This record gives sequence, C-alpha cells and structure tokens, in this order.
Amino acid sequence: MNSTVASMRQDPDSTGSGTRLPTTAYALLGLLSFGRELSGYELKQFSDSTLRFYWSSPAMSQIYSELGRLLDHGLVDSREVDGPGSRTTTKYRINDAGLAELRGWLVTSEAEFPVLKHSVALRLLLAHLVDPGSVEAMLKTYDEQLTERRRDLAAILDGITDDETFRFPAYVAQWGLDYYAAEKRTVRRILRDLNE
Amino acid sequence: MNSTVASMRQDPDSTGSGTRLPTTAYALLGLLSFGRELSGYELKQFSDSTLRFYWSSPAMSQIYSELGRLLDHGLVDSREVDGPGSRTTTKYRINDAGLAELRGWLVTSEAEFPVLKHSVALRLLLAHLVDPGSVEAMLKTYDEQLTERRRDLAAILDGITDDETFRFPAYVAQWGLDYYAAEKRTVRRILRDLNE
DNA sequence: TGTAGCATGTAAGCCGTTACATGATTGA
DNA sequence: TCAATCATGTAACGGCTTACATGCTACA
Repeated sequence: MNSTVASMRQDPDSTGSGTRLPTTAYALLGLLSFGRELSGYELKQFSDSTLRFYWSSPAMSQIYSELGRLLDHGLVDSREVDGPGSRTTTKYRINDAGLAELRGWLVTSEAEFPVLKHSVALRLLLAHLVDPGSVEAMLKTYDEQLTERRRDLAAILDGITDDETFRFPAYVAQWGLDYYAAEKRTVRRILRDLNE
Repeated sequence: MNSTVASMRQDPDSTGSGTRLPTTAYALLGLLSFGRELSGYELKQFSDSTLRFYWSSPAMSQIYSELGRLLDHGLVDSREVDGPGSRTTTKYRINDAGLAELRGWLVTSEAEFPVLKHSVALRLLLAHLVDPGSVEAMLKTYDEQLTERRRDLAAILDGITDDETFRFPAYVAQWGLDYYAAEKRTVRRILRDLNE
C-alpha cells in the first residue's frame, strides 16, 4: 500500500539497527510501548495528551503514514477489529522487534538539545517596530494561553499520578508544569518592566 | 482558525500585505530591521547569536533562498560590495516596503503558542525501556549542555545591555536565561527523585 | 602547504501540514 | 435530521536540511 520505495532501502533488515526512522516514528512507537493496542485514531488522542506538550502532535495523516512505515519495518503488528457497526478498525501493537528497535534508538543515539519555536519571543525581539500596547496585549494573551495549557496538563497529570506504569510520563508532565510556571513568571516580569 | 487569509492568495503584488511569507523570512527581515546592511554570511552569524535560542538557526542555504524571496517581493534592497580581495559580496538592507510588511505581520497575525521539540523529555517519557543509569547519564549531559548554552547567551546579553537599540533583544535574552535556569532546576529535581 | 574561515549558491529529498475524499455511528 | 465524532486514507506542496560544488583569503 504505502510501502513505496522507502522500505526498499539498500539494507532491507527489518529487525532493527540500520535504518534510522524519523523521531516522530520513535515517539509513536514509544506510545505503543505502554502496552495497549491502539488504532490510528486512538494514537492521535494519546499523542494529543502527551506528545503535544513537548514534541509536536502529528496530523492524523502522518500518524497513518508512520504506522504504515512501522509496519513495513516489521516493528508493529496490526490486526483488523470489528467496530460497533459493520466497520472494521485496524489496531496496532508494538512487537519484540519494535521494542528492540526502540531500546536501540534510546541507548545508541544522543538526545539533541531541545529546539524551541517561540514566536512570542520572536515578536518581542521586534517590539521596537510596533506600539507598546500591542506588545502588552500579546504577552497577556500568551499568559492566558499558558493558564489553559497548565490546566490541561494538570488534568492529565492528575489522571496518571500513583500509577506506577506512568511514573516517567508523570515526571515529564510535572516538567511541563514547571516550564509553564517559569514562562508565566517571565512574562509577568517583562510586563512589569514594560510599564516603566 | 486563521484561514481567512488564504483567500487573499493569488494577487502577485510585491509591495506587501497579501503574500504570506514563512515565519523564518519574517525573522530574517526582523534581524535586518536593526538597521545594519548585512551579507548572507553575516546574517547567518547574527541569527546564530539570536534566533538560535528561541527559534531555529536556518541553514546557510535557507538564508540565501529566503533573501532571494525577500528580494523578489521587494522587501529588501541588495548591493554588490567589493570584498578584501577581488571578490564581491552581496549585502542586503531592509527597505520601506519591508518595514511595512514586517509591521503588518506583527500587528495582523497572532503569535502561535510556542512549540517545543524536547527530545530529552521524550526520552525520559520512555525511561521504563532502558536502565536507570543511562537515563541519569542523559540528564547529566543535558545539564552540562544547559550550562554551555547559558554561558553563550550570557555573553551575548552582556554585549547588548545598556544599548537602547537592543532593549527588546535584551529582554528576550534574559528570558532565555530564565528558561535555562528553570530547566536546570527541573533536571536536578528529577535526578534527585530518580535516586530514591 | 594546508586548513580554517569567508562567501555563494544548486539539487535532492525528507518531514510534516493542509486540503481533499469517503463513509459509518451516535446523540441532540 | 443534522452535527459531531469515529475512522482511514491520498495528493499536493511547503519548509528546511544535507550533500554537493566552487573559489578566494588569511594564517600557522
């Protein structure tokens, strides 16, 4: 189906180590490593509640194409499941090769330094070009968005604390909350400074 | 959400407002808005010392292609300058149309919520798959990288404080330092928690 | 003499998004 | 019955990176 030429690379080993996948593929594989068998749609929900906060939440179309790629590489197994009506849903589960590949990626490759696409900071850099009021408005909007985000993430953290399966996801969620708190402090300090 | 702008596509006017440029183009235009006439190479240096910390530092090839695009849209002027030897260098300067376009972008479009590509957090999420030692090592490496980054950024901030031209860049740089400090605190807290 | 920095580009290709298509089920 | 949600994809394309190409200058 979608196996085009990408899977016909010069080394056709599927059981691991050799082919480098995009990080998002490892991220999705990682979500599957928590054990549940998920459909593309469910994986999207899951990534919206996790990856969104410190990676990017892939579009549905990308979820499907990455799942296709993982299948091509033999890192996940798929299964047709009957839905509520007459429809069938494809569900995916990580297999041993996938776990090995994921572990291999984690231990052999280095984590890159995080990349921030911070358009609020970018716009603040250029604040000499606009009137002070609009800069203030932008920062206040950002402050409100931070409040929303924090609420969303706090709710997620609430649902996984005390569940040993999600010990590390809980660390990451707490990390996100700390980050949002730090952003809020900075934004407020800048707002104060601007009014002088 | 913001797709109302999409309908204003097909007008090929070059003097502004109508054509949406990629954010990186506005970022580079923004760097030129500080007044200096720069070559592509110098713009790369400049972006490495500014955009790098809260946006991405574009590759040389992208700098050149964005400059070409800005030129096509009439937002910058270019000039051939004799270099030290027999070579000539093309220098670019923002013009009035460019300033207007940049101001228009700043006031009419909304800042998106920042996107993080945090592979350290992503890997921490999956820490259940690897041995505790390698997680600890990763976090320590990140802590060291943060120290380096902070040093780099502190040096840059040092060079622009008390220069009124760079008032807003100084805010942004301080923002970056706050962010690195918050990251350090979090990383250390997690390292402590892991040893329990 | 050779390497690092200055300086400018082209070509190929991947990652990821938006737009387009399709259709079933559930609840207001 | 109409909208929202579930569910799965294809096509087109934009942004950005890497690799490739070229050649000069300064300096150790």
